[in-house]
Amino acid sequence: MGDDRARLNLKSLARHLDLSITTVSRALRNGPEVRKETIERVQKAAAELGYVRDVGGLTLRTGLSYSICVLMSAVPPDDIADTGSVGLLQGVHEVAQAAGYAVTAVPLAPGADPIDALKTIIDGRRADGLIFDHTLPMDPRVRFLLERDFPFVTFGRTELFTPHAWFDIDDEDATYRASQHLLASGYRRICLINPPAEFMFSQYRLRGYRKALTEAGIDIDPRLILDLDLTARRTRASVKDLMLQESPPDAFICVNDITSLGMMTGLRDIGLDPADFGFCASTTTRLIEYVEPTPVSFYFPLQEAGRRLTRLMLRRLEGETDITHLQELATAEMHVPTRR
Amino acid sequence: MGDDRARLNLKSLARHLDLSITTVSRALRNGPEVRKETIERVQKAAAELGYVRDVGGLTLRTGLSYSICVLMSAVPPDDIADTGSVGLLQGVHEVAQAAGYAVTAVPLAPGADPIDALKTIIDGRRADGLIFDHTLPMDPRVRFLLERDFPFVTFGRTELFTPHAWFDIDDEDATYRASQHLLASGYRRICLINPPAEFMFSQYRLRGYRKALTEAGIDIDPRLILDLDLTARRTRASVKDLMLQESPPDAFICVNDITSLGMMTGLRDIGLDPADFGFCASTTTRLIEYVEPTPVSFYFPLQEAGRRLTRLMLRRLEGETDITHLQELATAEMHVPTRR
DNA sequence: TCTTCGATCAATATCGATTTTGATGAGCCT
DNA sequence: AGGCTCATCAAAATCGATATTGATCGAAGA
Repeated sequence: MGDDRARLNLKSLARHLDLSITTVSRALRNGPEVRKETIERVQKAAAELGYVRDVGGLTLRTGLSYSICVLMSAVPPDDIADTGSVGLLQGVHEVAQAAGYAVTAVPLAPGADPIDALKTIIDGRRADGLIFDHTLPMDPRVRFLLERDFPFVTFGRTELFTPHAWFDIDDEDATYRASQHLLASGYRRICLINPPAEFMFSQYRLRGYRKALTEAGIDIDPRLILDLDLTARRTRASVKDLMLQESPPDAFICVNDITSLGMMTGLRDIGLDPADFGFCASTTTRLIEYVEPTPVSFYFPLQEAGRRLTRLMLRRLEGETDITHLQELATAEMHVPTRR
Repeated sequence: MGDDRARLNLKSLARHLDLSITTVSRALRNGPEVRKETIERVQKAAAELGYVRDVGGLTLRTGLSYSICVLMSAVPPDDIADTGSVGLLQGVHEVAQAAGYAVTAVPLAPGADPIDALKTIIDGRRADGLIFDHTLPMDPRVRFLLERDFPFVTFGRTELFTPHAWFDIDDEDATYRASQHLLASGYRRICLINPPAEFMFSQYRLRGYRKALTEAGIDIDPRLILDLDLTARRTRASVKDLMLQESPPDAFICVNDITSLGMMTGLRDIGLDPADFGFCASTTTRLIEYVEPTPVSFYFPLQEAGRRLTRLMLRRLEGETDITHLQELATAEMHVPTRR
């Protein structure tokens, strides 16, 4: 192709088309002031020549970067804490791409201040909107963004008074159904393996568990509620510990794929067979389909979560002002493994 | 803090400090024309007021965005193909951050043209450098970037004549040692579960396997070499298939954590016990420590790969011109599971 | 005393896209 | 012919950071 020495920008594109910069700029954005045929001609030429608009220029002028940023939670080194985050990212990408937005992911270093990361993104004008997970009841990130009036959607709810956009999986429902399922199978000492108590979804999970047990007339034993970080290693150690104490559990409800693995390995470490225990897990990947025994799982794929989060984000960016329309709760699907 | 109505930019920062824009701009970059005390004063004020430089303005003027972009390979929906990519991202972030670079991750949609993605990033000036994996012998992305003279580091080698920066794990060595280990344990029909044959690392893995078998005087049976996509589902099905044919394998060498799971589940599907087979795997996470039986693994953490890739990238961006200094091969560490 | 140097200044240009302003011509209606 | 709309124009301003130029001013050196 004609590879001129000069960079391909609006100016050279306009010259090439024998149109004014104004018209080309408008035509590329389907401006109503431009004739349909001209729009077509301009867009065709732009595609053929491979014109890509310079984000620098665009951002500087408009303050928009046409990109959505996903904050990725930190992973402890040398342990597994996460699977499928790329799935989430891809779900985001899928929807964002179609709307002309690029996707950016910023990993957070463990222990780093998330607000600093937000500042860099917002003040540096690196993104038009933010998506992040693991919300806290009084999430400082949410507060900060509300104060700055910067568009965001959280994966998870908060307890803040000011409403904001969120998408969430109904964890209360999942642990409620999981508990009921285990109770119906005759288990009475059900261990809830939960994320750190400060996370919102930890509290919802506890609520569903309590509700089911209370309805069944069973006392809650606080020793059976483990608030752990979301790593396999920690879960493994804690489960081992728990099993060696008095009146150990006979069933487990795990918060995700990875803690499920950790729990099972913890049991095996002390000579116990996971198959002898009741076992339910919330999952966002199909990982547990590949381990033995396969638990009853409550599945909501991260990729779909990414899509939903992004649809909400796009509506927010397009100016939806009624925030309550940007809140969405999804129910996990129950998967019962087929006996082999 | 003093939240003026005006945005905090160089101009307002300069006014606040009673210095000229020129001096502030230089001071922020430790320019040699500025007194040490002034530099300190400027940087202190910038930190206090939370000044973040606008990427738009910077990019527009200098062409630099101070960000490094990682291309993330596509994940097939509703299957597991990947763990630990966030680890890689975090390794990249860790090193990049310290050098003042932001990190961006762009997921590729399955089936999308990667060159389009590259164009958007390069022509849109969205990043200063690119990192990506799963190289092909004549990788079109590498060719494209070489032609454009855009900085990049690949995770994996190529067979292109023009040298380029890469980091790679020595897969040939890993499969060679794995094969030797299995042979020494008496296994004779070793199945190599490989990624698609077009990937460079597939070829290296095959080479190590061939070498060990040939040295042991064992004929290569092409039916024992499976070139599969990197998903658990596909591996599971293919292993099942293979086991039902004549003279099935007695041992497996898996390309990663996920195909290991798929393989084991495939065996279980038809009533076989994975523990009865020889089993080695290359891994980039500790996932397989949590499954039974735990294979002998050849481990190189993705997070460390991310760090190394980024160090090479930074040296490239700082102007290292001798590309052969930007090529690095790492050896995976052998982990033998402790018997329980 | 004259020169040089170091640290700073103000003013201006530049990067690319968008936006505004006011103008121009062509075609249409009355 | 006069008025109007539509599609387009050229020119200039703007966003924020950097780079360049030539000037200033005090202190140090010859």
